[in-house]
Amino acid sequence: MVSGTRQTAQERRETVLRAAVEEFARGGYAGTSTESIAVRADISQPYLFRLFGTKRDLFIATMRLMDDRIEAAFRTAVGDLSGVDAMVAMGEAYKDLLSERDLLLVQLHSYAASSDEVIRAAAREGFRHLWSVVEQLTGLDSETVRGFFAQGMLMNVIAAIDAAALDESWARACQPDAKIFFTGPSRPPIET
Amino acid sequence: MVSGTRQTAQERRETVLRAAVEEFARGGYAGTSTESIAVRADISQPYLFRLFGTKRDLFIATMRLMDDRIEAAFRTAVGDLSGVDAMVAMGEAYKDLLSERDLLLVQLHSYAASSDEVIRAAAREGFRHLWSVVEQLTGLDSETVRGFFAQGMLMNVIAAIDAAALDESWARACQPDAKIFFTGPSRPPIET
DNA sequence: GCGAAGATAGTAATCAATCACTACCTAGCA
DNA sequence: TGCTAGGTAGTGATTGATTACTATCTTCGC
Repeated sequence: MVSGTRQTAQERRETVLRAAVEEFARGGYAGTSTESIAVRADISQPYLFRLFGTKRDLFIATMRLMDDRIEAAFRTAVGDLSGVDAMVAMGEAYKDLLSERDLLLVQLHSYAASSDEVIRAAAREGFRHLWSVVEQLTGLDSETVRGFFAQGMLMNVIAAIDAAALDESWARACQPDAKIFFTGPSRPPIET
Repeated sequence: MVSGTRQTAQERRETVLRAAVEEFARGGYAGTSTESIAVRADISQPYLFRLFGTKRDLFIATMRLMDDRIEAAFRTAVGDLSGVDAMVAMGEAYKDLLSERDLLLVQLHSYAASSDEVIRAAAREGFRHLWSVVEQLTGLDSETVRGFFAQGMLMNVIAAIDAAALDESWARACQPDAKIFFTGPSRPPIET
């Protein structure tokens, strides 16, 4: 390493986490080597272990970062809106995250890696937390919240198979525009 | 291997595929060893390669099996229904697939492994096909079909983190009962 | 009906590459 | 000088894949 690039351990951890998001987004938990993350973060692979202990701990830390960023995107988008307006705003925000594809992919991979019980516990916790955030920010009923999350999970899949790159009817129908995120069979009165 | 257990190559391929569904459902593409599949199928690991060529080809064959089974479940459930009734029936069918958790997990893992472009092509193809099946069987508009798939993707995640095993409000709200699968903001007239 | 010829089902042994992880050493800043 | 940021060197285990081989079934001329 070139002299003068020393960072504090905390700074370096953040650098590594940014690299981890990109790498894990591609390969998932099992399909990503710690080596590739270290290379991207421009440190030696053993130092990565000094900073995060195990690959699993690094993955979980990456999941936490992803959750935090999504929650922040939601809160920013909502502002002081509530109810349906808040949910529409969050839907827009999540749609915008498609441009930050890696976040959605990390989320998908966190579910995929949930046969590991420690990862599963973290994935459940993240889901529970985001659920409560959406519930609190919108104040809507649970079926509507569920519809919101369902659309979100579909977006994750869209990101994974990169349906946005296709020009086919089903792929176009999958891209949500505007308030599509707000669905639900027994939804509250919606005025148009 | 004990004498007398010889199968035809075709039979053996099916045996291996059944084993592959179980193993890939747990570990995903990168997280599953061909050895573990061979052990479960009760054959040597090299013979697995003789039968399927590469691990990737085996994975794609497993995806195809999963797609076929889901399509069959849909068609069986629909019978000669159509429209909303057909979609509700398919929602029930997909919900029932939760008891056959492996199928949903294989689907999730097929999306997760889509950074491999060959797998991605197969995943897109499977999605496209299922989409057209649902469109044809129900005759409903694309936004409603999308809502159906969104709920399906959520179910995949539910299966992955095993939310059904939890007794918490968000987890309960995630479990669909009955016609929840039929959603959509601009849905056709629904008579109750 | 039988025996050779060939096809088919299957294995044991092994390979190079890659993996997560460790033990130990060094350089730079206060 | 001492503490922390970092690197070097190396480990055992596992991976997907190949090679070279054995065992069993089937077919067909005689």
